[in-house]
Amino acid sequence: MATIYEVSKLAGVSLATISRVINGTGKVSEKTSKKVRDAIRTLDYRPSSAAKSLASNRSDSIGVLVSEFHGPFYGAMMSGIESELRAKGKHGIFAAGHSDEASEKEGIEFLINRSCDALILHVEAVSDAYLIELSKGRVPFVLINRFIPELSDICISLNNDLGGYLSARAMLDSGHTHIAYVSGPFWKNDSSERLQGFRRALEKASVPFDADLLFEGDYHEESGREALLSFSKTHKRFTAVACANDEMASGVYKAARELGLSLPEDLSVIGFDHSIFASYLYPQLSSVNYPIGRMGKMAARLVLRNIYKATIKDIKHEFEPELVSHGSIAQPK
Amino acid sequence: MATIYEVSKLAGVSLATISRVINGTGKVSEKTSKKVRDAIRTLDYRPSSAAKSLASNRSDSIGVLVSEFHGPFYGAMMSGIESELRAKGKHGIFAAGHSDEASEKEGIEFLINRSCDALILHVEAVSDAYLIELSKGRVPFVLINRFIPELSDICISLNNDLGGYLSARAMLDSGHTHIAYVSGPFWKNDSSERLQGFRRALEKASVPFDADLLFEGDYHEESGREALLSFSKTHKRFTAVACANDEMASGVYKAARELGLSLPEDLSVIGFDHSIFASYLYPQLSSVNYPIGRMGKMAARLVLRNIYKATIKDIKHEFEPELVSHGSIAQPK
DNA sequence: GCTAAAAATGTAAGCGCTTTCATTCAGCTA
DNA sequence: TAGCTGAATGAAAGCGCTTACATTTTTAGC
Repeated sequence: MATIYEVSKLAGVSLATISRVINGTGKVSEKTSKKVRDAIRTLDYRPSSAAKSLASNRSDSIGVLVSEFHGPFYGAMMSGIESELRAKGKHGIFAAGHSDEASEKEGIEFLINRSCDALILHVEAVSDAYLIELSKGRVPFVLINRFIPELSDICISLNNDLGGYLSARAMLDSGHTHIAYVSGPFWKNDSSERLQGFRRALEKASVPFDADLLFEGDYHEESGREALLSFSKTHKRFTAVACANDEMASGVYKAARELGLSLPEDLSVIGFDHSIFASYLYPQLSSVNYPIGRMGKMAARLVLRNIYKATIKDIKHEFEPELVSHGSIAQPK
Repeated sequence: MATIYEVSKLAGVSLATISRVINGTGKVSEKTSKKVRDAIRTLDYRPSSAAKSLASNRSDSIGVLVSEFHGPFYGAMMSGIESELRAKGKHGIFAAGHSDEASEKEGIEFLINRSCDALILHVEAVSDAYLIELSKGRVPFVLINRFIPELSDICISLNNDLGGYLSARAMLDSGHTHIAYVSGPFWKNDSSERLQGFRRALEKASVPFDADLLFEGDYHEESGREALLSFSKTHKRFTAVACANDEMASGVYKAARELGLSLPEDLSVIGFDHSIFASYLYPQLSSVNYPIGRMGKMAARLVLRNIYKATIKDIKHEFEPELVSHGSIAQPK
């Protein structure tokens, strides 16, 4: 492997000049620059990133902690982050936190030890206090899908309240007044905010909220199924179910079929996230769009601006969800 | 940030000894070792990975090229790779190749420049010749989901032929003799192997194969839809459709509904991959299981063994798909 | 207690860059 | 022509580790 010394010798210039040409720092005459580029090409020279990191104290790597690698949600997020970073010659180091406190902390620790220049964190289990403490540390980071007032300028979040509101509105607009709600875990911020927005819409429409028609799921499919079965057992009237994510909505579909309900005639359903598979369901699931891909890109851009001083315009911290209508909502009978 | 010098001073031992304690190389008395560990804790010392890489000529990072970040398939693969690597203190640098030759090459180039110790490649568009040439280069790699005879010991592949065979068998066993096939792009190896296995099963059962009932899709949902519409236009009899992946099977579902066919009574369908969303479809999709998560783990282990000399038993190069039956196959009418 | 071998520890030379500061050089001005 | 200026380039000191080799200490055998 050729080193910078060999390039220096072949091009007949000093190390400093080679470095300047490669990194575009400082002034180099066109003539010299060409000699250097030629030498680099001749030797197929590739700078050692380790040496570069050591000398410059930057690794050009950004640690990214997601909850899971699989699933449409994180895939879109990672994809957005990667494309944005790579365009600027940086790269992501991805790790999974599994929505578990110990595991998330370990993931963060791992990434810090990898000497990342910055982190992009999608964490659910660690406390606000922990993150505030972390923000005082050596490694800067950005939070995605989370809002902490004290750290507002490093947060990229979704207006979940609005999302919950939209999902209720969609049902109300179709004439439903008996709407069950399948929530995510109450302890998760996004969950509780969505629920809150949902209730706000009902209140505003003077439609009562029935606590028996609220179920705390875990964002997985099976809990959606359990939710519907549980609602059904109450023998209360409900013509629609709003779910805090698409997977649980899929579970609702399953239970509905078990109960012999036909969709959407007997039951209208709405999801949340607008994941790719929402379209695989039949009838296609109406959902509240979560622009996670764009948010991932934005998180990356925030890092590029804050850490690498890239000139990035339009940084946006809060994103708005939108209703996406498909065939899963009908008028109530 | 504390450096190894400070640890050395505090513990009262030489640099070499610190290094030995940290890396478990060479012998260190328990007494000394404790002093060192205490000093490390006191100073919250974290070795600089850049310095370590520079000095040792290893980066502990493995480049991973996938086609896309999203989608259940790559998610499971990356997940398997990451967990395996992280357990050994290594990490993956993931990049997307988008199934496009230029983009795949650029991704490989990017990862090599990132000074990865090795690569795990899921590439579809680059030629065997290119990979054989690459294997002579400086950076070792492992291929996943691909088999090249000349590189057999660095390939982790699926027996796609068997998969195609199983999918045909499932239909034949249910009594179908008029089976349409939705293939992936013919130029992709996995595609053509699956098709070949499929035809082999038919031949063996003396069931004729009708070229009009073969459609070359692109592995995306919409092409599955197009396929069924196209079969339908031929007015040939077919009671079952086998698809080269689950997404196209989902497209077949959609088209079937457009055509007023009820599933699975009027049409039996089988997919391939057994992606997570196969269960979201209704009726749940029978599929041929692709153990991509396990294969990802195996690729990582192969790297750990070959590059880092980890002692890993049971390296397995070829995986076998299995039939997973759900409600999407019925007897022909 | 003496010696040889084994175990433990230390010394110091890199690894391949970046970056500060110094130096050179060409072009002008007076 | 001497002196000045700013642009272009070079010299060299790190950055924080690993590791081959040298040295010291311990252990064991007699």
